[in-house]
Amino acid sequence: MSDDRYPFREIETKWQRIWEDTKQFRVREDPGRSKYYCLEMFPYPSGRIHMGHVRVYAIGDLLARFKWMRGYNVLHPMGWDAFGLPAENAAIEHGVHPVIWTYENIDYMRSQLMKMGISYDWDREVTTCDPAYYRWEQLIFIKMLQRGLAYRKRSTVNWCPSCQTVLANEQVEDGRCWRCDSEVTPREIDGWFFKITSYAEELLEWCDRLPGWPERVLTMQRNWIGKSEGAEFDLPVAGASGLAIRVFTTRPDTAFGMTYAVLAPEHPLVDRVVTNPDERAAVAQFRAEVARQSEIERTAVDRPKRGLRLSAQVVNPFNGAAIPLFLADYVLMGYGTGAIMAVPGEDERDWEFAEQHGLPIIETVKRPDGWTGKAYSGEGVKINSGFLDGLTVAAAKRQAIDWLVSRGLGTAKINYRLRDWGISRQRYWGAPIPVLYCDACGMVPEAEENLPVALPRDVQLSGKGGSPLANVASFVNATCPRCGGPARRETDTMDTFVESSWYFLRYCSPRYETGMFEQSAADYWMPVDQYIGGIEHAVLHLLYARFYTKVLRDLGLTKIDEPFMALLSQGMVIKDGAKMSKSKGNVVSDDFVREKYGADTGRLFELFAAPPEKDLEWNDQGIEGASRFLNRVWRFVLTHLNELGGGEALSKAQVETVTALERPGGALGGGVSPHPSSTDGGRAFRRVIHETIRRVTDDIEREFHFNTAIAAIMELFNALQAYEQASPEGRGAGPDPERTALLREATETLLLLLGPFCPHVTEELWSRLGHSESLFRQRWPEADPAALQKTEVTVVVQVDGKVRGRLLVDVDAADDRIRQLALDDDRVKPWVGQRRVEKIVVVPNRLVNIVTRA
RNA sequence: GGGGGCGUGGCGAAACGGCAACCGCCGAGGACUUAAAAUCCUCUGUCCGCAAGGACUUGCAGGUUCGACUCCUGCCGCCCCCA
Repeated sequence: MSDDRYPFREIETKWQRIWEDTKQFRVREDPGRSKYYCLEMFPYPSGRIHMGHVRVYAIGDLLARFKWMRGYNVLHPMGWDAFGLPAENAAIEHGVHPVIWTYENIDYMRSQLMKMGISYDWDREVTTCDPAYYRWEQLIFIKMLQRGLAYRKRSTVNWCPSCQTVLANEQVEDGRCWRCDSEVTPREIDGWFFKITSYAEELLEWCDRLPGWPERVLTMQRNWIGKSEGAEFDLPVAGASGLAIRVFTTRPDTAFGMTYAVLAPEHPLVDRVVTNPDERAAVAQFRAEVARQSEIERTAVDRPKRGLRLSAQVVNPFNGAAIPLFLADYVLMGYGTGAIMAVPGEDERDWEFAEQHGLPIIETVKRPDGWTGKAYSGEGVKINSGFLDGLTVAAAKRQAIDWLVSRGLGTAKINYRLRDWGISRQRYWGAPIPVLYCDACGMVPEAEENLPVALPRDVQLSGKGGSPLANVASFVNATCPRCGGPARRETDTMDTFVESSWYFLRYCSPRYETGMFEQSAADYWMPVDQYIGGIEHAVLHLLYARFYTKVLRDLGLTKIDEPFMALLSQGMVIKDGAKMSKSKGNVVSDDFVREKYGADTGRLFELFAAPPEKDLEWNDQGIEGASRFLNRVWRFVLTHLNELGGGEALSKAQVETVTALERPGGALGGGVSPHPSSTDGGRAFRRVIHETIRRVTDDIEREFHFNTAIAAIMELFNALQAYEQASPEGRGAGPDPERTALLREATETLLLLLGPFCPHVTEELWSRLGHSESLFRQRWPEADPAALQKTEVTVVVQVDGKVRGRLLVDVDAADDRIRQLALDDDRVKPWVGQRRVEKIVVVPNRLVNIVTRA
């Protein structure tokens, strides 16, 4: 291990203080300038920043600083997704109050982010567990309630019998509680929902209008919304007048293949269809068995399907046939109407069920030749289907729907897989739902002037016995805002995904006290131009935030339709084969890396090691490489300060002992000045400088290929060192103005390009070169077209596709000339030999391919 | 089962349909050093060859093309999403 690394501690502390003292990254709306809103998904304050987090923030900071240098007014804020279960668990296990635990973590993690030197506008910090924050989402909740966008209903949730609490879907791992490992069971309870299904179509449509999003994420969202078009119609219960079961199907064309029908066990009509006491007992038992299964178990294709045949039959309206009626676990109440017509011939799961229960199978689509499978869901000609025979599947669908509609038996119907968002949590550490229950008035929203409904501090957290707030008498017992009588408060709290559904709006005016956000500020800053975060939020957070934004728009609070114009889904940071996480114990802490190598080095390594969307394997050796590179740059600049115009150059020994705080004098001003090189070596080197500008700019802006941008910067540095060695003064000749100018141009360009990746060390070297103004107040360099001009190019000569030689020719040389030079080339001739030249392909300035035949 | 992605040196990776392996890591040799670390230089896909040079090489098998890591078809393997 090296002990003579550049003094990163001093440098980093120094510049962080200067940036803070000068409020360099504080921003205000400025209608005269183009804005750029750069946002990284804010973290849950779990305790410590590790290298998994660092990756996201390094990407965000790089883009923010780059855009600053490109002249944008950049909003780059940070905050805390501060509500959540871990805080409550810490309280249960260690007796620390969630408030204390959360704020201590926030303080620590904030200090870590500050030591990383990220260009946040810290004046805009937002913490979601602050009543000044969540009061606004309580207000919106009330408005949503008034519009029917928030409602209460009974539904099935994940219940942990040991912890006595509801778990969110993401807190269930393989059917077990993530905390105590007991098996999670479904349970029916009352809870609050947001009507995201009202926005299903709009959310789906806008997926086609978000070109800045990865296709992968859009596909996941489209699948999640799960639009399916089909029909809904009634199956009358035989012999029970007026009683009918409504079914939804995406394949109305297959109705003639219906050989049975299925009700979800939870279906409310079951009790009306089943009247016989013995059968009722069997139903009750069946329901109890099904209730023990998770939804995943119930719908898995490869598991045996449980079913209970009822004595009642239903009638297929298409052909009048009476068919058996079942309860079965594979039909869910939550999808469609909770009842299906079963067509084993064309549906895989129906086929399996029919086989297992000895039910007939009718094929209604002609199978392709050689078909050996079971259920067939492909295209084909209708058979065994009465008036639909001979039609294609698509035509038969339309025909079947027309038939239903014309007889008043059913309708065309669009169904979505998306379900309303259950936001109730029987937990303490969340935003209270601002609703009361009054004996006289019933359910009443809290009066707006009484907001926020603050979370009480005094609470017993045991992890048992349901919602902790229910045991806080001073909270529960309240006054009805309508009649002034006694009322009980709602004790559920909101899902923490509600807070993260609008924090990006709050950042626009974080201290605004008369509303959720100041409209003029949001109008200026929104939408987010670049959002950066992990792929794990592809559906949940990103869908919720889109929905909530649309709700706010419809409430007249904002004009935007979508919150995030562009999304960068960065890959995970992997160590020992698993995602870096506290629970896996494979965390590389930011503190460790920063203290050993410096913040700049940690960031450089993570940006260099892989393209951002790919997973990144943590590698202790790789970071040594990043460290070496920065040290080389440091040493180069300091040993050449004299010539570079920044003052007295330092000897090698001095470089190793110098600290950042003592800066040699003799500073000169001045920026990068183009210099018309007169020598070949000079021209070639200057071309490298400007090629690098072009490559780095392109890689950052267009491709997000930060790893290749860094590779290009490293190449520039290698070229810089080589030029320094090879140019006149390096060879012992006297001072040479061209050399001096080029060395300075190259070094300054290098620092400017590297700045967004490694802000501290570049800022320090920039100032040592004699600049009094921050590197991040400089213009991003532009490639000089004149410098990019080449006069000669190397053209590869192939014979039958194999490289046999190279030609150095003038740029844009005539094809004929290249052809002749290629044929005359001594290295090429033997490969052509006596063979007949069939044709010669010339790609200007690149390649010539001589195609021969024997 | 359906949809999507991926598969390139010992490793991370790079390559508008046009010189496969940029940049970096590891490794080997050398310089400096009493010695080591650090630093610097050289080599580093595989095989044949003293060398010059040649052959082979992007999961496998085909196809399109003057030319394929890149486009198309099928297969194998891994990952993700949906069922």
